[in-house]
Amino acid sequence: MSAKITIHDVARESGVSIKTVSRVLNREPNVKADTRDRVQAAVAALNYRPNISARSLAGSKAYLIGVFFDNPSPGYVTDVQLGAIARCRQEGFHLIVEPIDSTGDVEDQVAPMLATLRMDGVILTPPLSDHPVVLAALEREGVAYVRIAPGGDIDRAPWVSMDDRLAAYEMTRHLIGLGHTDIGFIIGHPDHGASHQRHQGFIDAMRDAGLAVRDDRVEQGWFSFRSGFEAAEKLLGGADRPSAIFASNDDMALGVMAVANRMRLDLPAQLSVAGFDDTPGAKITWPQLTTVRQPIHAMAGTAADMLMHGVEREEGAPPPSRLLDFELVVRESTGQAPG
Amino acid sequence: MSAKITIHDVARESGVSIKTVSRVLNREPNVKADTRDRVQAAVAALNYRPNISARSLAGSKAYLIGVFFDNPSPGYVTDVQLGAIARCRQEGFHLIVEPIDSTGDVEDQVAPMLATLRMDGVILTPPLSDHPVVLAALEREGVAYVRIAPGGDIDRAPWVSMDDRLAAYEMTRHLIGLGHTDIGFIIGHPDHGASHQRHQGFIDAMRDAGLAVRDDRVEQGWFSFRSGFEAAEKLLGGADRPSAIFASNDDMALGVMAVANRMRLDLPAQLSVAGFDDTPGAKITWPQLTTVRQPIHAMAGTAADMLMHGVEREEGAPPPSRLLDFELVVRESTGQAPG
DNA sequence: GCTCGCCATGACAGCCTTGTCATGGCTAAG
DNA sequence: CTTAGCCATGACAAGGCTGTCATGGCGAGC
Repeated sequence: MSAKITIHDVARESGVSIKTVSRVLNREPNVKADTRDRVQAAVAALNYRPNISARSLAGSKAYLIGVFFDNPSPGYVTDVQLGAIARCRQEGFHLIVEPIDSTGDVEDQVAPMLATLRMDGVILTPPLSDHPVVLAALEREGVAYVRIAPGGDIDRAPWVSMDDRLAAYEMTRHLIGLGHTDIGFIIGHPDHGASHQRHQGFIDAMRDAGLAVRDDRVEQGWFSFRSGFEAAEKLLGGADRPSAIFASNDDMALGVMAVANRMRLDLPAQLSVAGFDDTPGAKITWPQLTTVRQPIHAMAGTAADMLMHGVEREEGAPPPSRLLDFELVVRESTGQAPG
Repeated sequence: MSAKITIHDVARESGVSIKTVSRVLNREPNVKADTRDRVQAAVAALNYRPNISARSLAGSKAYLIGVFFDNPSPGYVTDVQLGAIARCRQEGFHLIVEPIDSTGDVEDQVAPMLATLRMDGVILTPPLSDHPVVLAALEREGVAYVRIAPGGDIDRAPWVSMDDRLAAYEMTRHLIGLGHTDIGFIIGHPDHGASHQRHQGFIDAMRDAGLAVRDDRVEQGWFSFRSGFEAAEKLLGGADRPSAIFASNDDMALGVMAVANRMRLDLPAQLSVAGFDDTPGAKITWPQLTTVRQPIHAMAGTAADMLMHGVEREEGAPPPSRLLDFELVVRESTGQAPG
């Protein structure tokens, strides 16, 4: 509460000009070691914290990173936030969260906020990573951004992702390895770039194993529990049903399990179910879900890092981007194929 | 990208001084209607947006609201964010999210951020609503805050809550109304004020119905799926088991359902399960969970409102606070008692 | 008709920090 | 010994806005 202490106080205390204090604070060169120490001592003694508003008004950094999302999965969203914050804290940055409603007027939501609040960068989560209006607005305002798991137009801006195709490929191989030959697949939300890649991974693995991908074994979903539920009703409705179902995310897999439960199918004896994401929900079910652990935390942290340290892209070269590792998490919802 | 347009541009465009533009922007009095219109027209024409950093540096508002949380439930967290943002957007405020790790040094996490970033107010979610170090730091820095669902020390600061005791009371009555007389209860995390109130509501309802509350029918949980799972194992372990279990939140209720599933109990025919919160998970299960819908969205929105419009407390009077309505959501996980 | 007081408005000084440019001391080269 | 050039530092303006106080116009009261 006591009168805010400013850079002037520190300057006076350490007997230098405010500019020198500023240099020390910003790790600029050209400060004698001796002076630097004296200033740092004063900062510590006075418990001084630079004022963000003043910094961002005067300088080029705002110490603010934005996270845009329009994701129905709370687990995904908080994971991203936690991952980004962890990195931001270390550098004194803060996180601004901005839910965007893609069904509304996106321009109206994004443009004002970008103009009002200066941010050093924005982290885009799917499906916003591929939203043309959002990308355009960001570029128009000159705000740096990093896309998490973009679906296409990969060279447009820096991104962080994982190999969704490969992960789906390996999950499919896991099922095939358990003896499954008739596998159902539920595609994810078409606006998410990852949906396509996961689908492709499934197709590739089946093909490579010499197995047929029957059209009636593939259903379109929307990444929601309900869509998984409905897809499963179709998949499991006939007398002839697959021995395993691979859903493109956990929420849909949970929908599949709900249908299986209702049909009194024994999991995994009569039906194996696999998901994707390893959301908290994957463990909140019985049997626990076999799924793919996305490095969400790490992806968000990496994105924040890129933004804080300035995403420099060299002319002509593709933007600096990162592909992180995933992990197959085998739990109890998948088992040996019956028969 | 085009050169940032400032208040000076608007002033020039509308032929008034920047101070008058400022007056219009801030809805200050003493501006002729005619002038006001002219300024507003210029603002619209130039698509002017005031710069937040400059505003907060010069004035007393920061246009930033913080949300502190340390809540294991992602659904709860995002609900709070969404509720708060919805209100903030209308007034041009932004949301800063700050996860706090209560197991770490809280002072070290809170103090620097409060000193660096000026916020107009902070929304505290359980269990932070009752964290003494957080409250003290906020008060020391003179930052206004609103507590969501605090457990005690109710007159210390403004809060927004719902009547947890009454809700638990009504849920218990719902079960009793279905013929259940032997009901198990799982207490929530002891650090959350609501846990105690929900427990009390259960006790009161049982007592009022002339039913005994057996000690071995009450288990301590931690609001996590796992703790619900473990509590259920104890509750359902013996030959003599309750016909219904009321868990203090949905995650624990889901844990109960997992145990029931594993034991091949038929829900709700052999066991009724009730939760609390109406998180997304409540619908992501089969049968869907009977629960209490917390007005999380509204509570967060109300809290943001109080912060933006200044929580004025009159000397002597208790702080202005709000109790919002809840709703009993009866789904398929509760049914007639067997026998 | 004159003064008082209120209303609408403007001039100007901050708010706190960073960026730019100037300064003076010192080193190394000519 | 002189001077170019680098290093450490400081003075000052700028950044966009709000708060305070001053100003001029105008209607009301005497």
